[in-house]
Amino acid sequence: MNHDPDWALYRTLLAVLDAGSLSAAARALGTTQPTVARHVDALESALGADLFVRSQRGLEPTELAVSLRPHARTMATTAAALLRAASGAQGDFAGTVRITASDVVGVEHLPPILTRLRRAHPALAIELALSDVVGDLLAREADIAIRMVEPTQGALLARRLPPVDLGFHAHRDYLDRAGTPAAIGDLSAHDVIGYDTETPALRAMAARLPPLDRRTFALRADSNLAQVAAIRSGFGIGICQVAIARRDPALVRVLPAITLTLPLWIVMHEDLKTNARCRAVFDALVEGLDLSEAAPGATATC
Amino acid sequence: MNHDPDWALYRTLLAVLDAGSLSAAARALGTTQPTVARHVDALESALGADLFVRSQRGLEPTELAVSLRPHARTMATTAAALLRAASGAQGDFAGTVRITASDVVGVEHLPPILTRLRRAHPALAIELALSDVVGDLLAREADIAIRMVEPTQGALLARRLPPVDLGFHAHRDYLDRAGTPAAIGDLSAHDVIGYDTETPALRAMAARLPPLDRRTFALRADSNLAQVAAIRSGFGIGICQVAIARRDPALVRVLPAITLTLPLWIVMHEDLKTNARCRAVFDALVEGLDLSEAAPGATATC
DNA sequence: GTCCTGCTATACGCAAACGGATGAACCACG
DNA sequence: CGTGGTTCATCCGTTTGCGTATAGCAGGAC
Repeated sequence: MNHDPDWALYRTLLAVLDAGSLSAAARALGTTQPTVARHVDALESALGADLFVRSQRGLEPTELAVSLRPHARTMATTAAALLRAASGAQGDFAGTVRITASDVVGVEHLPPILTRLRRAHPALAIELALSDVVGDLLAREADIAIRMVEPTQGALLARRLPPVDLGFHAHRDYLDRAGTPAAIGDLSAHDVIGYDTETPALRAMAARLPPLDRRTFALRADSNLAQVAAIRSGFGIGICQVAIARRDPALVRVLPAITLTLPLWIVMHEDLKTNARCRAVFDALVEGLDLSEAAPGATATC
Repeated sequence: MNHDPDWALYRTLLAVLDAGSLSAAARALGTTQPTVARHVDALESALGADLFVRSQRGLEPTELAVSLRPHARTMATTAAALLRAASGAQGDFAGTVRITASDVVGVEHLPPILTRLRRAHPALAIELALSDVVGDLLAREADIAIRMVEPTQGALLARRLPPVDLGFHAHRDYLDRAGTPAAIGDLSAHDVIGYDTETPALRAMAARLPPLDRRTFALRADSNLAQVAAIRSGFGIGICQVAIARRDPALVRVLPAITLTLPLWIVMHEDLKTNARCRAVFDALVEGLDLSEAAPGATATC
């Protein structure tokens, strides 16, 4: 009736691809090398094609095996999400919730929120996956995503928060040394901290600030966190969130007339709506994240 | 080392949820009822919670089982995608490619393109999933998606095509009977065909056309296909793609000054970039789909 | 009322899959 | 150039898990 390969074979395939050898995969899976070899053989005969070229030191994956890898990985992340969803009794707050966010948000804004959350629900565990890539798919790579772009995919429960305000900032020491620019054109005489590679969001920003070009940057860093750190250490003038800069009295906003605004969304898969602890984390994030210029810096207390 | 449940158990779980009974699931899986019962028992003890309440006529899924169902389904669609990717030798065009698109596109535009494609690659099989839901996740539910919204998720290979132009149309017979509106305000005296429930795209459209309100519609249909059919049969005035209407000499464009434009995107998961036949279908779609007003109706020939 | 059809639960024999052990090939290192 | 540490392949005894068969129960048709 149904001659599809056993899903366990896919799991073994992924383990072998990740580990690089049958033996290492066996160790990772908690099984033995003959079993892993059998699984690979079974999958190869089921697919009618070779997956690895064997050699005595590890095996080299075929082009086919490489092309199957992302699918197998998706299955693995989904299986992990299923387990997270199942762990802990339903309606209880025991278990793990996985959040993905940008590094700045994860480092600067989330800790106090998560601390409060943990205090309210001592059995709740949090996994943080910080990345500036737009969370890849939400395909169960995380339970909840914090994003700076509006989600378009269906089947997502999205909540819009007050947008994030960004502005130019510098350390007081730097301004004492190099002076304070009065207009955006003055920036060419300053040490400007900017991005390295471009992302869509940045390109939109750059379009609104013509004089800012990648080549004029004195320091280029992809990591927004590194940019904030550079601003804090007095390297020069850079863009960072107003809500973050306001916490540090040594940081001064320059060119205050220029404010960039990014949307802020909290996104969760619709399927998790009924999951009590995902819901609790979602609600806590919605309540705790206000990165707009008007925010009283509530996230900084605690 | 690794005490996660065997992935095969998830597959069985999904089968039981879908089938409604152990026996039916066993038939669907090509196995036997005791085996399915064993799998369910094993998963229940692994999760430490009940998944079904047993009774003599079928079993009723627990709330927990229901909450796990979408995850299991994602695993199943991923497994299917993996199998599609593996079927047929790499670099060959044998195998299946699954496309999702709106019903109108699937019915009106795709057939000739797919016909050409099939002629060029006789071993290529196509699966069409027509739905107006925005393809849910692209999480391997389909290999290629044709969309009217800009994709924001990363890890997607997206190609923008000339946008789709929409305009008001009616059958010549209807206009002979009811007259031709000269301005948009005249529509209130006509039989207007419109949508039933609102979607984000429609809401944006409605914002630009104030006099059009859901309640003034003489015929409300969610299916765009049904709307086109209603226009063709002379029911009244409705919105449809200019490229479609132009093929039928009996259809007349009314209020030609009003053109609505939707973006058109072809989206594929990045992982499939190296897959020869997905690539071939992707390229054929990019080349064959031009639904803009300027299109010479090329998709209509053949 | 009885029969029939579906379902689940249980018992039992067997085959498939597993784990452990061994051997051969290969690399790094001394 | 030998030695220790990898790796994969193979063999074999054991066990897990499968399928067949059967019992028991609920509900619908007649």
